[in-house]
Formats: sequence, structure tokens, C-alpha cells
Amino acid sequence: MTPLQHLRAAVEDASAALRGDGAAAGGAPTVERPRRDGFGDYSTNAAMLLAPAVGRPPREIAERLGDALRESLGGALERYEVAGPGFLNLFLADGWFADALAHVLAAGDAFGSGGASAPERILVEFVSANPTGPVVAASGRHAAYGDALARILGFHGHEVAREYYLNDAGSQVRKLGESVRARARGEEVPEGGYEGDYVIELAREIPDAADGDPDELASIAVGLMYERIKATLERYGVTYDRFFSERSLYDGEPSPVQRAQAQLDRLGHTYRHDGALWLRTTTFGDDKDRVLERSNGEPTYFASDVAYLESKRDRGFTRQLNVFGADHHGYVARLKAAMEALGGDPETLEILIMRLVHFVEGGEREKMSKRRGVFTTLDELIDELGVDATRFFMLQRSHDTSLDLDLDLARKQSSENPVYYVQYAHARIASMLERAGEQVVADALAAAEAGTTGRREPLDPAERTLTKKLLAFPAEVGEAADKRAPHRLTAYALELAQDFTAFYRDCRVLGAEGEGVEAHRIALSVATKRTIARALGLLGVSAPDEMAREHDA
RNA sequence: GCGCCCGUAGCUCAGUGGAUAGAGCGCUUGCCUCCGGAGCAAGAGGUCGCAGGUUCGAAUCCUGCCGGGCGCGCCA
Repeated sequence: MTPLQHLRAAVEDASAALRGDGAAAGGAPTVERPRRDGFGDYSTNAAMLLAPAVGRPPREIAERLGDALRESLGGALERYEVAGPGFLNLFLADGWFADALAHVLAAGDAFGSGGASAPERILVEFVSANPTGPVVAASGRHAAYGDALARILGFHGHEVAREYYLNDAGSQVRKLGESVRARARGEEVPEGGYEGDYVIELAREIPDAADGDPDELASIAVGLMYERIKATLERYGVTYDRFFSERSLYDGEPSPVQRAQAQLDRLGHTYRHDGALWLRTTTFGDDKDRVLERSNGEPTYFASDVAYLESKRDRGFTRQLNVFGADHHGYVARLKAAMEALGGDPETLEILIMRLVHFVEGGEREKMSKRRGVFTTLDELIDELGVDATRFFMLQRSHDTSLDLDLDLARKQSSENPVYYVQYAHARIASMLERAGEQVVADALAAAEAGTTGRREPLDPAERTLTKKLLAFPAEVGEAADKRAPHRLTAYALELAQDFTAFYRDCRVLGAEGEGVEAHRIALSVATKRTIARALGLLGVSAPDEMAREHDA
């Protein structure tokens, strides 16, 4: 149990005792850091929730809760105050902070992990851009988001697999083949074809492309693009358990697509109309029914989407997360309907819509676009900003709000740039620990973990603030996981770095006066270093032990 | 027209029931004998789109309106 969980349990126990049985719960009380330091280290609204059931004024109840906590927490509770409409503000003793730090140190690398109350088998599908061109810069947001989300969910205690759905079938792929052949012949690409320069490169790379069969060329070109996409993403720190081939859904007899359709037939959710095969998605809340197979016998993309959905269920995933672009939000209703039609629970299919990325430079906003082959690739963006800055900036905002990426700021190698600010704090700690020496650090850690530093000096406010920020980490991970919100950890990393910087400013660490003070502060610094590294790691951002000392440009 | 998302400081955005609403950037003013100045501090700056409602308490929940984005093919 973490220190905060212990505190919460004490509040809940006191609450339950006051309420007696029978009375309604009125919701779980909060135990949170109040906005202002004057309101205590932690604050609870338990008394206000209890008031209706107990039938006494909230402030009176708060007093009684405070008394009860003084009993149960003993010396850990320095004092309490009743404030405002009935808040109970808890001021904790230095000993509580020392114990809390010991807990963080004892947890080691596992600190903050495993908080999932109901572990699930989750498949995260993300990026899944068509293999008809390079990964564009804007896809860097999808990649960073899906990857960070997968890391966070895994750390939180879920079993996570990650997939890229490779659209290697269908008319877009054929168009790529036709475009390659046209370029090989020195011609313009056909109407609606791909105009990017990479098509010319493909034409050069593929032998005898000028005389090739478009389908065959398409297949080869898609293979080459797939390699490039994979390489770009790997460079970005993004790997997959599987690139799931759409074409494979048509392999075999019966194929997965046929099997899914057969199941839908059997359940009575399909019908023929105007020669096409329809899925009655309106039964499950969609606006209109959707075609699975066109009247010409060709399957729609929806047909393979449904089969893919079913494949994920077959493979035992209890939850599917799909990261889609904003232009795909119209598919949410039909996919959820398909899920339900197949006999699944639509609640277990979550479609996370990523809003657009705009790149801002010199105050000008430019939406990168793939049209007419004029685009900036993710590779070019990484060349420009580096992996760390690119990922950090892409992860600063909630997925459902559009993102303005300030290229000028992201390029800066100074503390104005948040990613450097966080990394700098980490490097600074590393440098300090290096100076302290291995043995001193090891001794300090052992003493802090065992509670034997012998420190009697009162804690500095900055030490309390920093410790509380560390203690908040497990809950932050939980929020980031449950709300599919990696950006919370981006903010957390920045806040933690800020609190460390304030601590470093106010509290001398090495050579600090007073018995056990240096040891305690070294231990606190180590815990901070580990937590910064962990938070950044969950975002896919590196935590270097040293930053280049000189900066030019 | 219908559906989904968004509207919070000059800009970009956190914050989805708690107290006097936050951060980064930008702006203003300061700080280098000192564990990394690639740093630090202070300050100015907000009717939380508008109007009702629920609640002891609303940026947060409900309803309506206004503004913006996206989507509404037997396209991919």
C-alpha cells in the first residue's frame, strides 16, 4: 500500500465509523493535495459527503473525523484544521514524509506500476497509415500517442499488444502500382494517382517497372514502403508486435472476411439490396446501414474492417483501442455497431480520435498535407527536432484537441523548451550523484530506506513539496492509463522537474549541515531521478545523464 | 440539416463536482563567490463562449443558444 493509499484508507475507516451502517455512502471521499499550502498537505471532503447521512453540520463532522484520525494515524499526523464549508485539512509530520520516501525507494523500479484494478488484455492499434507513401509528420502524433499509451497501460498492469493495420489491399494500392509504372515510363501519374517524388524513387528501385503489371508493381511497391515505414517508426522509438496485413483477411477458404460475414448472416444482421450485401448497423445505433459487398462482388473496406475486429476478438483481446485520425470519426458508430452485431460488447471497442496537428513557425501556421505530394515526412521532422523533442511536443496535449506544434520552441536547446527543462533536471541530479560518489549514494539510500538517517532537522517546504509530487506519481499513471491520456504524464514530468529545481535551489544537498540531512536529500534526489526517468520513459523520451555542455546555434 | 469534438490568460493548452481557476511560451523587472546559469526569482494578465437549471458548492453535471473543426458515398 502506498503512503497515500494508507492515508485514504484511514480517512475511509474514520468515515465509515462515523456513518455507522445503514446510512448511504454518498460517494468516496477525496484525499487530495489542496491548491494552497495553507490548506494542509492533504485535504478531504469526507465530512461534507457525510453530512446528509449523519444529520450534523459538516464542520462538526470534520472535527470528529480529525479526532479519529489523530487516534489512527498517531504521530504521523502533526495537526488538522477544519476549514471552509467542512474541509478537513491534514498537516503531516516530518516522520510521515520520511516513511513515504522510504516507501518510494523500496518500490524501486516498480514505483507507480501495477495499479490497474482489473487487468485486461488490450490491443492498441495505431498509425495504420496506408503503405502508399512515407509516414507524414502529422502521423508522428498518432505514433507517439499510441506508443505512449501502450507503454502506460502495460506499466499500469494490463497485458498490451500493439498492431499496425497494413492496408495492403484495395484500389489505393493498385493506384500506387499504376503510378509507379507511369513514372517508370517517364509519364505523369494517372488521375488520382500518387505524385510524390518517392514514387519516382520506387520506379527506379523496381527493375523493369515500365513493363510491369500494375498489381505486381503495387505489391512490390507496398513491400518497399512497408520497410520504410517500419524503419521510420523504429527510429522514432515505436515498435509493433505485429503489422497486420489486410490482404491476409482474404486468404484461406473460408477467409476471415468470409467467416465474419457468415457469422453476421447466421445472426440475421445482413441482407441483400440492389445486388449488394448490407450489414444492418442501424439496429445498433448507426445512422444508416453499410455495404459489406458491392453489387459487383467486390468487398468494401468495411468488410475487412469487420473481419479485423473479429480477428482481435478471436485472439482473446478483451479490449480494443483504435487510434484514428479526426477524419475517421464517422466510422465510430458503424464499427461499434459491427462489434455488437458480431456478438461483442461495443463498450470494449474504444475509438480514440486524434485531432489535427498544425506546425507553427515564425508565427505562421501550416497544416502539413499529403496532397499533391507536397508534405513533410516524419523523418524530416525528426531530423529537425530530434526524437525526444518531437515526441514530447506531440504528447503535450489531449488527443481530442488540435495541437499547434511550435517548431521554433521545439528546436531550442534551452530551458524555455520543456523537454530540455525536464531532461536537464535529470542530468543535473546525475551530475550531483556522480560528484557525491557511489558509496555515499548507496549509504544514503540504505539509510533512507531503513529510516535510519538520524535526521532531526525539520524538513524544508521544498522537500515536502517535492516528496508529495513523487507520491502523486502512481495516481498520475492511473489517470493517464484510465483516461487514455499520456499528456498527463508530460505535464507531470514538467511539474516534477520544476519541484526538483525549486528544491535544488532552496536546499543544499551535498555537504548539507545537520545529521542525516545530506543522506535524506541524496535519497530524495535519487527517487526524483528515477521517477523523472520513468515518466519520460513512458512517453518514449530519453532521460540522459548528461546534456551537451556547449550549445551553439 | 443530422452526428461527434472543441470554446479557459496576449498565444498554445491543463484542469470534468470542492476552497482565492493553473502551466508553458510571450511581455515587464531583477539575480552569476555557491552541488551544471543550457539556470533562477518576482510581476502584469482571465465575466472559464452566452443564458437558464441541478447542488451546501459548477470551468466541470443538465437544457437551450452562439462560434469553430471534422464527418455524413456500393470513395479509400
